[in-house]
Amino acid sequence: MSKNKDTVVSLSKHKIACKDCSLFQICLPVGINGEELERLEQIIQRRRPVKRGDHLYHGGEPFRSIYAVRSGSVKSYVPTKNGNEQVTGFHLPGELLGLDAINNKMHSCSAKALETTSVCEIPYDEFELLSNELPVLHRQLIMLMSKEIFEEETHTLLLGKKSAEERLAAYLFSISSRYHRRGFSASEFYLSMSRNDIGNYLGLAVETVSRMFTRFQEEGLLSVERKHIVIHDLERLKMMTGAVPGKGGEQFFCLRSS
Amino acid sequence: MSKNKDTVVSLSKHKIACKDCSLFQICLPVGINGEELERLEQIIQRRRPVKRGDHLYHGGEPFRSIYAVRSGSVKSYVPTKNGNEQVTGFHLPGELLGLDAINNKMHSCSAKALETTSVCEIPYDEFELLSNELPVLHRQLIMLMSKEIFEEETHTLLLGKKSAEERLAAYLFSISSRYHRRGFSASEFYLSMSRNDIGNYLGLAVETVSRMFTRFQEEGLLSVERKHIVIHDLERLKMMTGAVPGKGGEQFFCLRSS
DNA sequence: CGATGCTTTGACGAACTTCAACGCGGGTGG
DNA sequence: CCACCCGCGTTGAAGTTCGTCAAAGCATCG
Repeated sequence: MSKNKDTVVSLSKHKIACKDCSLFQICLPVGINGEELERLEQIIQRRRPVKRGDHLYHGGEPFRSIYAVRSGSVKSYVPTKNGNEQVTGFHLPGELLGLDAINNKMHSCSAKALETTSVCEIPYDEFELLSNELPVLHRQLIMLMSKEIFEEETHTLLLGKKSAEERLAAYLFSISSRYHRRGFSASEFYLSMSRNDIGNYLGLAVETVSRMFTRFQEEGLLSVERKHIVIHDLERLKMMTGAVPGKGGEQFFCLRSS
Repeated sequence: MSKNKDTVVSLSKHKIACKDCSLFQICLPVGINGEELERLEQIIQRRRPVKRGDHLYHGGEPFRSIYAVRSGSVKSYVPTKNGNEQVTGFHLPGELLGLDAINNKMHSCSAKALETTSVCEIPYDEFELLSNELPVLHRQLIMLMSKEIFEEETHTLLLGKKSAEERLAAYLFSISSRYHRRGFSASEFYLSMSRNDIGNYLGLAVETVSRMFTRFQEEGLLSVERKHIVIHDLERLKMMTGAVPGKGGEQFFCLRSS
């Protein structure tokens, strides 16, 4: 059992190399020279790890920095009137957060660490100043934001679809793809968020999520032991995702895997 | 009856002044001088109006331009495996589309005019070239993309909420706010999209949308005559939106109205 | 004028939520 | 070190909402 536990812990503590980080394209853009690189690296702050439950920022706070997850995971959410919260996204290693606040100059949601998490912080004012001299920085940020919009749109597709089965399948496939893209296992990972958070994010009751996990396991699709997930049939999982054309490109347009 | 029809037509044919257009901040950024402005205006193409049902672009096509709606309205959607489509968004006068394609260099969804619509087209390559000399252009685009991410996130909130009533209320309130922001009436407008499209976008059956409209009308919340909507109690509509904190700022953080 | 597509309405059934209870594991304090 | 407690996850039964099916009303267009 303790062996199993060790595995789980190591999976949850993914460290990410700079070259696999979303920020890499900003940190080390093609064509940047040594001196410029040095200046850019000076403004990026590598903050010490935050503990589970700590916040990176709260909704309503003034926007100062963009963050990139280096290891661990973060949940974005907004509080709702009745005292609950609505989860708007999860951020895995190599992913950015805070992009929705640039326009308002204020954070519209809160960001909370789901486990011990380390992040890079880019003070936006300094980034802007530097970008005046290095337009390539802006260009890279625009690319990353475009990808973000694309992925939000994909999530819209997910929620627009009706069945609970499709939603959970799409969710797991998304997590799997995102880990895979960063060089981690696509078939075995550790869900740092609670069933409650998953249900909230997918627009489903906790119990429904739980029942779906049970059913998926009964069908041999995957093994689940608390937060530890092993996907046995990734292809079938992708199929169950349903309406969304897959990554394989068998559809003549629209790759939507994330 | 024909008088009523005229009203409807005039509502659907909103013309938008450049200063109220989302693109205004790109077209006429603060601090740009006369010569620079002239160069920018040269690359922006004002295409002649497209007819109802015409496409601006199809999913899978190479990305060339960003578009801004000047008048009319546009629907974004992706085809699904079973031959249906999933609506991913509606674009009203003054709003941008195509931003999700910058990263992939390929359109991930199709865009179809819901009525006679005129758009501005900004060829992206030329925009990029010009931005090297005028960083303010990039900065403005980043702002607009940030807003887009924020709004997509808001839609996520909408779909995460369960009840059909809340969804349709939030949808109508969104449309109302967006018209209002552009200087049109917040309480009276014309829905250019079909009930089918609305249901698809909200993850509801057509019949459910129809029943909700009927119920809203019975409750005196609004009047609906086919596509023509008059909101009688905007405040109550906002309340029915439920979980999403309103624009009024009664909540200590998070303005989410769009 | 008929044809067609969009919208509305009703009846029914399925899927999901809600309510309630129980099991499990991790953390805390004795 | 153990027992207890509390949060989280699972399971079952009942209730509700919403989707599906079917049919009819109503605008638009040829």
